[in-house]
Amino acid sequence: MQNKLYIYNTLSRKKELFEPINPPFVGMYVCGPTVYGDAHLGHARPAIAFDLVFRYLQHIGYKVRYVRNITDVGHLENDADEGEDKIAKKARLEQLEPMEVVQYYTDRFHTNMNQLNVKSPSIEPRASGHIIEQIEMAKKILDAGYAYETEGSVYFDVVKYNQSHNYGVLSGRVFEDLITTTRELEGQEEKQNPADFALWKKAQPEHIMRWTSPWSIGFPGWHLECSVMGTKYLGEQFDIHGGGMDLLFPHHESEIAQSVAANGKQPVKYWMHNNMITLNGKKMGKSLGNAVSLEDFFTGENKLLQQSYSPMTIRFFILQAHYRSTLDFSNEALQSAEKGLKKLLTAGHTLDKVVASDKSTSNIKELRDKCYEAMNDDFNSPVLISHLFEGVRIINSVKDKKETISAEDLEILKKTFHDFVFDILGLRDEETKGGNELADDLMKTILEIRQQARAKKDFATSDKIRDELVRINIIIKDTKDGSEWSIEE
RNA sequence: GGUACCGUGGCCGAGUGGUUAGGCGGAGGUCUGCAAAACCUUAGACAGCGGUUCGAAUCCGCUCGGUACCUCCA
Repeated sequence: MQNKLYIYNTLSRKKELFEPINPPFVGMYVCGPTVYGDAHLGHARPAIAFDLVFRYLQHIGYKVRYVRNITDVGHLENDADEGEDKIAKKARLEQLEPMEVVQYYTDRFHTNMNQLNVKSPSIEPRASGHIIEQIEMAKKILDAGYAYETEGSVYFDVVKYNQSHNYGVLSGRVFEDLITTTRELEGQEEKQNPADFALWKKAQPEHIMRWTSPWSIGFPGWHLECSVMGTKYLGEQFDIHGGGMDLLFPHHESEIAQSVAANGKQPVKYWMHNNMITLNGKKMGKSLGNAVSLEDFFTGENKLLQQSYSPMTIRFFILQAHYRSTLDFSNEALQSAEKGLKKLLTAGHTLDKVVASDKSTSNIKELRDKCYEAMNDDFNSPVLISHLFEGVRIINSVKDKKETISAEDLEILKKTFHDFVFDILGLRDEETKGGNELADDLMKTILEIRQQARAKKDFATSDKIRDELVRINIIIKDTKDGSEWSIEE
């Protein structure tokens, strides 16, 4: 690869040169959604952030296997009195089979992802499809002596592990604090230490989702699925593991401990964490009750929203911030993203009509290089976008004949624009184009009539045509080279 | 309390020891029958207080404010 890509590695808290374990292949695992409710804006962040990573790695020539799981089993809900499976609870409330709920929300998640133009991962494994492997891994950890069984449940022995390894490498947690700073919580008495975590949990009678294991009828512990599915599809050691910053501890820390205990190897070379989307400065989360679903954004049906926002507006809004920064949502911010996106995409169309000259007044090759530099610097999409807006300025200036561009540079600019706007940022044009020949022909005739009226200074007629067209969402723009039309939402 | 981190102009957001981020909005202008679009110019910032330095928004310390995690939610 001629591109020197630097990735911020949470493990070292530094930007590191990206060198895959087995080039040109790259293995990437990202924690996917728990499918017990509709996806909200908070879900869009990691999906889009790692879609960008996936797209860029492919663009610069890597063969990427991207695994993003669907979590559909066995986890407890914090507001439940007794430990109760999130999905099981939802199922009981709606009188549905748990897997019916899973299917429903998985489908809706996929629909949202398609709307956001998020590429499907290479493999999208479900936790419920890997119960056997999770039992196997728990056995391995037991055999290695890093876990113990109590009352049909299996717990990871964090204290034992930390004697020879560092439980806290990733999160920077101080081990002594972990085992001393504890709270009184229910269901802790089975554990030897409060910091220990479950590998297998015996099911209570009210649990609907349950599987047979050597220890009890129950369900796998919280962190095991990711360790298992990452290992199964990407190997004991793979390149990139991603997820939200909120998963750093204890989830990812525990994943490392499980993999090291079972396989004796550090599982991941580069850990990447995206930051949160905030609403009035607070993390947006379902459990916090301030989540706005993606569906709501697309339809505008939410008290917090002044209007609807298209999927591409949401995508552009997210890409305008660096993935490791918090991003504060507001109507004003989304509206400015909407306008900025339109400006960018319009320039893309203008580019097709631009005419080349003998030489260029702007340095197009430098612009292209800057775009790569931005992406190579830990996927800095906001800086990339600022360079693309420089491209927009050039395109419009050339169109207005205030600047010129050579034929060679024009090709470079077109390729750069196409590569970065569509392939890498994954934006797409949502505007309903005229498209069909009938509309084109009709508009051509109408515009000719209007032009004749204007030539005769019959502005009453020309304005009437324009105003009437506005009513059916057709916008006329008069330029020096004639009139243009487009269909707006 | 512990861990990680943040505080940038009206809004959203890059940057990070010396030089323009960018978008939206504002002001002025060019173009135009008008409108729109486009282009040009422009105003406005680095929470506060100290320190290091020839020079700090950028490094260090303190103060204030904020966020995430520390939960059998993954």
